Amino acid sequence: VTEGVADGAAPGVQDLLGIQEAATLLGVTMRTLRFYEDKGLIAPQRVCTTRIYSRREIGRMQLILRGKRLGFSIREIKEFLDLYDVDPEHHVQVRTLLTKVTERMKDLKRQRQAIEQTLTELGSIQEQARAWLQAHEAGAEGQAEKRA
Amino acid sequence: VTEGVADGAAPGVQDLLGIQEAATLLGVTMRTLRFYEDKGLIAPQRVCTTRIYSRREIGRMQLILRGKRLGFSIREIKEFLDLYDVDPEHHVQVRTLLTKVTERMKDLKRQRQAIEQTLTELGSIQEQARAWLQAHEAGAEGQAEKRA
DNA sequence: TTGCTCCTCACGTCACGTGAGGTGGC
DNA sequence: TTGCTCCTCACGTCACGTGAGGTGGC
Repeated sequence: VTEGVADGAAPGVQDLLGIQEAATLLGVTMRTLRFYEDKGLIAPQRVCTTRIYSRREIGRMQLILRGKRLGFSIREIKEFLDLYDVDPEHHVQVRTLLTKVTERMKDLKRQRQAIEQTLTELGSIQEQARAWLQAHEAGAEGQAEKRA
Repeated sequence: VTEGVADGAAPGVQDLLGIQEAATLLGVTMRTLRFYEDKGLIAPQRVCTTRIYSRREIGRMQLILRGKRLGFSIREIKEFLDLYDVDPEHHVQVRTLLTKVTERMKDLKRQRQAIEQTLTELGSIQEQARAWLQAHEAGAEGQAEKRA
């Protein structure tokens, strides 16, 4: 506590987290954090081989997870995050975001349409199966009644 | 034409198709046919190493493709097709089908719900991005006007 | 010999899960 | 020595796509 700064993973002081803590905080597994690092989305500092997650990494991770929830691939998310550094005014970034979001919405509307259609088809299969069972179980009951 | 029966891939005579023809007829690639065979869904006859597809295989493939369109995994489809041979009365098969179909419909309704939510979220992001751009482009235009 | 169809591996895709096997400091 | 956390490979998942490299019959 005397030196205070480079004192390792003192939680709360500098918000420096180990991989376990970061994973718990973010609601993901350690494997996920290592995977995103491998893909170049985050770059936590290292103390020897051990990863240290600062507030910057946690913030990026929250953005990444939001992107994932919205259905973007990690490649797309990486491209978007990379724009942040190259584009300090964020004009290009926001315009790109708008394009991607609009595309994604189109895609989702198409998916929704496909789901509606599949549900209709499944519904009729369901009814046919029920009718078939009714017919054949009625037959079986008839036979059971005869035997009784 | 004299012998007529085991005369190889004579199309139309016995509906015996080569892999290329079968693939074209079914609208899939040859790789797909080989893949389903590897997974035990179909078992075309062989003439030496060459695969021969009869009407039975084509019929099975059409069922398989229907199952796929409805969103079932090939494992599930295989389980269902295997019931056909073990269950000559098809009671178990139809009952299993009904269960699976109902499950799948629940799943799709959940997915549809998730899509609705994502669309809402994306919509608000879209609006925020548009507002941001309007504000910043108005600023840029203002500067352009000053310069002009 | 060239060209065509068919074949069998086997790696690549996507986002991780899941061991296996090893290390540093209490 | 045992137990804990962290590490790095690397295979497995799912349904194929896509070469690579080879074969038989016209």
